Amino acid sequence: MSLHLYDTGTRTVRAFEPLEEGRVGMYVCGATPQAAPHIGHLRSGVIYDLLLRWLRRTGHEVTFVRNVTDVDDKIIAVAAERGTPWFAVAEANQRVFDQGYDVLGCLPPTVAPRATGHVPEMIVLIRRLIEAGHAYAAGGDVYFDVKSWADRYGALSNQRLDNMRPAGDTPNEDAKRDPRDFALWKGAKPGEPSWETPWGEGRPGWHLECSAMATKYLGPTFDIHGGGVDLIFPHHENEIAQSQAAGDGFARYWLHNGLLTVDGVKMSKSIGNVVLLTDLLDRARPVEVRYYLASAHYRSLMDYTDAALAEAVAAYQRIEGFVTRAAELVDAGSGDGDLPEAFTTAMNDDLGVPQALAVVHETVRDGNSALASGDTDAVVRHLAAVRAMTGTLGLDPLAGPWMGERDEDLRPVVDALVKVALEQRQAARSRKDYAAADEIRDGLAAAGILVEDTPHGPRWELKRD
RNA sequence: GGUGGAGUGGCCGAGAGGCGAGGCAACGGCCUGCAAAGCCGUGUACACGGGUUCAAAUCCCGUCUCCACCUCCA
Repeated sequence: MSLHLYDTGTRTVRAFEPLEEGRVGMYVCGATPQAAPHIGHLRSGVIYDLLLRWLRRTGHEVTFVRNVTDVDDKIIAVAAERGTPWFAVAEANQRVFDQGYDVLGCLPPTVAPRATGHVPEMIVLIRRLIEAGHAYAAGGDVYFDVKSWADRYGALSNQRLDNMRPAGDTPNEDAKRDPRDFALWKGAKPGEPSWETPWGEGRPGWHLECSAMATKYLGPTFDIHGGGVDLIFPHHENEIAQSQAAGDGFARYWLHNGLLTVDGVKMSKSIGNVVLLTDLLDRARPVEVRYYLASAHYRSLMDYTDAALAEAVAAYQRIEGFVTRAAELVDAGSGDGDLPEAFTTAMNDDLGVPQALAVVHETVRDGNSALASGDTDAVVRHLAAVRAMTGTLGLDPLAGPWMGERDEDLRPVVDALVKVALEQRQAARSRKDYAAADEIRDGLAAAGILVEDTPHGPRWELKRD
């Protein structure tokens, strides 16, 4: 089976066929850096990273665009509150977003365009919309005329214009022709950042930047557009309206990830239930956090609890334990071997990472059995498969980003010291002086070194808290 | 009011007409001098009430509960 993806636009799982064979253009709504990212933002980051990696692994050349909406009402409000420039707020938070993505092993986007760097492109798009009769300037703002697009507006979110609440998005509601019209461009208010346009000084509306930037980097029609389910309306609906009313084809597949809740409720500052990456890193290593965030299907709602994270940690360590023991015994290989068919099938089925992880665990079990029975060939085979699969998911215990966590520098030194102690213990064991042998093991344990006996002799590893 | 989604064993979490995903925990066994790790085994799971069917967690009707969106959102 080839890759199939659930497309919100058609509300079906569709075979994924890129516009151009072997090439994929993918746009994902990234940060509005008004605050530090919470783990929901990072789940989103991991999800699209999994898709990116899978597309590349299956032979696609992917142009991955993840935008930064670096000016908006809240950024301006936060800046005013703190007495700092708006761009300082955006810049500082954006750095934390990038660090978060990086810590969790997310590959960098091909380009991370900023809204404020694309005002000329937005002006062009507004002009096209006005000329096409789908936008109008009023009261210093420029609005999209939803009634001029009534038969198609609402298609993505499956809503009819008549059923939409007539709520507004600007303080100048009186200027609009229809309360459901949304701002493409917001007229400047005193003290706010602004750019000059043919319609006066102002700044972008929320949705315009994504339309302008997606088509700039990916072309008028491109393959995938992703984001959280909470963006379906109004954000993505409005992006489609703007772009298609201007004559662009826009995104061909719409992907939406489920939200991550805490105690069953969406995170929000007003409820005070925001969980940050640092909270998770107190309890788990980055790779374990990544495993946790990847372990539920991307479209599922996921409810964070400390217990669920702890289970993910144990599950990951099971995989890591096999890989570590196996790599001590046989050549660890390159890590880019063939993938089991069941794994590929799972991934192709709308990115079935949970089933793919089930295949990983089944392979680990077989690998552990091979380790116990001393079937070295089978160990090599299973290790290669596990590394190929985990590598595809960005979770290979032996891959670059996670190796630093293993204190490799000190390892040879400790190894030499522990070896001396273990030789003494083996000597004690061979003369059946178990009291002495256990005393050595207890001593090492007190120093944080766990000893275990295997068919191939004793081995050790550092105790984790 | 409108539009989506969810309710699965002690817990997390897949699946979507028939053969019990996987993990965590627990219990029993094997291995071990003892342990650790691992392996094997152990569960009458699908919110509730009806219905369709040879067969329903999966389809249909109804009910309950929860969540999200309906112009701040990933």
